[in-house]
Amino acid sequence: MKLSNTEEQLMQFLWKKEKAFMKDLLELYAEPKPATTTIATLLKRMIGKGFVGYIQMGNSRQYYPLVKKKDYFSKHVNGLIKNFFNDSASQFASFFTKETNLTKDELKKLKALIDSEIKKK
Amino acid sequence: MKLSNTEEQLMQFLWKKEKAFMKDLLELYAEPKPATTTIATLLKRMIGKGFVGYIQMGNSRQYYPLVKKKDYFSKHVNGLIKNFFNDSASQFASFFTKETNLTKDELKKLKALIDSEIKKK
DNA sequence: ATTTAACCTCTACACTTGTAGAATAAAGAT
DNA sequence: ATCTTTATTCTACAAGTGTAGAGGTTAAAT
Repeated sequence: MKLSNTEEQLMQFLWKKEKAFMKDLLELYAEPKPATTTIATLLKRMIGKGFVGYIQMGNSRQYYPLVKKKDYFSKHVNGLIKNFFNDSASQFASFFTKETNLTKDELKKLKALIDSEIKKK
Repeated sequence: MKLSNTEEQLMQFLWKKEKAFMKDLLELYAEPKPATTTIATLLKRMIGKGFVGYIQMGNSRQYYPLVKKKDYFSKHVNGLIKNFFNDSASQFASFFTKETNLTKDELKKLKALIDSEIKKK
C-alpha cells in the first residue's frame, strides 16, 4: 500500500509532530488551508492504509504515524534506485554527487563521513 | 505534468531503447504481458502529457522520449530531498551514505569521485 | 485478391485521488 | 439548558489511473 501525494504531505506533518490532533495538523498547512473535512478524509484513508494510528481522547483523536519516516523513505529511494539505476546504489551515488549542487564545504563533510563509514567496514 | 506509475515504467523502457516501436516495448514486459491496447493507451496519454514523441513510419510509429531520464530523475530526487530532508541535499547525502549498503570498495570509489568534484569547485 | 498481423483510436469501467459540503456528536462556554 | 466550536462520518463528484475489448486501417504474406 502506498500513500498518495497529499497523503504523503500530511504524513510529513505527522512525522514532524510525532503526535497530533487535527487542529495541530491543520495549522501546519500554508494558506489557503484545506477544509477540515479534507484532512479528516485523508486521515481516515491513511488509517485504512495502515500508515496512521490514533488514540481517542474525549471527542477527538490524537494521531500518530505507524511507519517510521526512515523506513518509508528508504523504500522510496530503493525504488528510485531500482528503476533508474538498474538497482545499483553506487551508480546512484555517483550520479547524485555530480548532479546535485553541493557546495565545496558540503562535499568535504560528505567525504569525511564516507571515510568514517569506510573505517567501520 | 507528471507520469503515473505504469507510465513511468514504460518510460523506463523507452529510455533504455531510445527509440522503439510498440512491439519492442511490449517485448520488454515480463509475463504476463499487458494487452497491446493497454500500452497504446499509455503511450497516447504520455504523448498528451508531453513526455513522448513519435515519427510515423508506414502504419506504425517510432516512439521516443521527449524528456531526458537525467532531468526527470533529478526532479524526482529533488522532490524527495525537499520533502524528507528539509530541502537539504547534504542531509540527504549523509543519510544515504549511512543507510545504503555500499561496500567498502564502492565507498572508496565514491570518495574518489567526491574528491574530484571538490577540485572542480 | 484475400487473409493475417500489427497497431491505432474509441469506448468503457472500476478504482483511486483531491476536495469538500451536510449532518451529527460531543465538549466547552455562557 | 442552550449555543458554539471542533472533530468525525457520510456522501459526492470530477479527474486521473490501470486495464482492455471492439472496430478500423494498412502492410505483409500467401
